[in-house]
Amino acid sequence: MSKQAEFAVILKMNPMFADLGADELQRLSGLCHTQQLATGEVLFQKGDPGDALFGVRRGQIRIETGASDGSRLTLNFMGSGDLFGEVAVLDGQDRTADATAGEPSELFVLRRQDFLGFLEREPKVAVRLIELLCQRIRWQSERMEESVLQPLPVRLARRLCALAEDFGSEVHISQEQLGIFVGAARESVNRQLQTWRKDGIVDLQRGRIMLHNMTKLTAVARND
Amino acid sequence: MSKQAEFAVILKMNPMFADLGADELQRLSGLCHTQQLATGEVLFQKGDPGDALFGVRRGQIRIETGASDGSRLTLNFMGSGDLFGEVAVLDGQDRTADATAGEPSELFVLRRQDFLGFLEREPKVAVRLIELLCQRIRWQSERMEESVLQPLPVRLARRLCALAEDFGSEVHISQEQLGIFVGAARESVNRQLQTWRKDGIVDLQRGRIMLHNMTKLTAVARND
DNA sequence: GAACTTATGTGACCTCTCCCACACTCTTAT
DNA sequence: ATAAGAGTGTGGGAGAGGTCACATAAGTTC
Repeated sequence: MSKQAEFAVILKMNPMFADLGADELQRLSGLCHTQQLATGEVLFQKGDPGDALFGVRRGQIRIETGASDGSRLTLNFMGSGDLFGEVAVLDGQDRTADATAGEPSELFVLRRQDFLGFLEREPKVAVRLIELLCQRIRWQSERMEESVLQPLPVRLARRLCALAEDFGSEVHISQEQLGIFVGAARESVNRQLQTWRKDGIVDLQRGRIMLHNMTKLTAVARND
Repeated sequence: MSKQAEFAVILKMNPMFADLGADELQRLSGLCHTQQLATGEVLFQKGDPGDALFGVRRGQIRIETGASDGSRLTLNFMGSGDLFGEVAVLDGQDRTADATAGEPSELFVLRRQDFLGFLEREPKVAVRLIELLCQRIRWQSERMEESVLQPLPVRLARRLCALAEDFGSEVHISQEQLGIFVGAARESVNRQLQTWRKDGIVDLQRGRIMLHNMTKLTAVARND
């Protein structure tokens, strides 16, 4: 399968491009390039011009934002088949977050200029885009509420449930990263996980968390 | 001036519709209705279907979201001339937040069905919409970071500065509401305001906060 | 203006979480 | 094999901010 055809599949999997015809898809995916990243390598940083949209071919990209004192908040993990960078590429403004490779990664790159040209030729895509952006706003809105109003156990449980949806009952993440993810200290995360382990809700191994009792975990997440 | 012409002005003031021609604007504003709200009356609640976009003709609408335990987080105040509800009206999904009248208010209402019909006839508006949605995503992203990573004095200072931009140096808000606004207890807000009062940065009265030294306040907000 | 309601001011206490310190374990590099 | 470096487990102190309790003040209602 050619790179272009592979990118077309990724696009097709994304709701943003799901209703594109095969011919439209082919024309769009023909505009892409690819880029290699080593672990820890920076794809872009907050403030960089938003001149491209990315699709993950393989590897993992971390989207995160941080304060000057070094404390950071991980917004999302992007894995194989995920698309990101749509926001910046649409209005061309600066990136709102940083993106670094969590593993050796290969990305599809669709440059802003090429994408805008395509959009002008395909007005229907613009309409789908609007819906996608709305979804994102909703998602962010829920995230914000979650972070601000809820105590750590609830935030942690919700995050684990969300990760479970993407990766199954065995989540591959360090407690350090998980802490950054929910905006808490590593030690606090560990202590909470320990109490859950004693209750048989989770099991812990180096770099892995096994979720044994999703029922109880979702109960904590609901915070009734 | 007719109601429609008044609504047209509000639309024109909003970046979302700023580049519309006079004829387009007239056709769009002709689709609106009006609605009256008493103080405390609920316009919509989280979970209601998003079937309309609103413009404030007079009064004040509070956009807020809350947890089941009654703790609430005020997201925004909408005053005369402000537009809101764009997100829900675009994808028709449920409201992400509650909206209640903070004063006796009168609203312009543009129903989803009417708006979509207009959008289909005016593709250029859809493009502008995309940019507006991007801006909103950025704004939310900044809000989230602000809430999660910063200590209370910083959050409070930032909120007061933002309110000052809308309402001038005399902000009309109770400390209770302000606490909900920044996600803190009323008592904590009061204590912080007291220290600022001793420093001559603010002055306090029942239901009002006078901002005397915006320089120092913005310095706290920057958190250097 | 007297009773009542709402908003503000303040102290005491307590809990959560961060930060620091350090031990232990597993993996990788030399 | 040994060293170095991650990732993990735990204890303890400190501090921010929440909760509770109650006093005071400013509007409101009758």
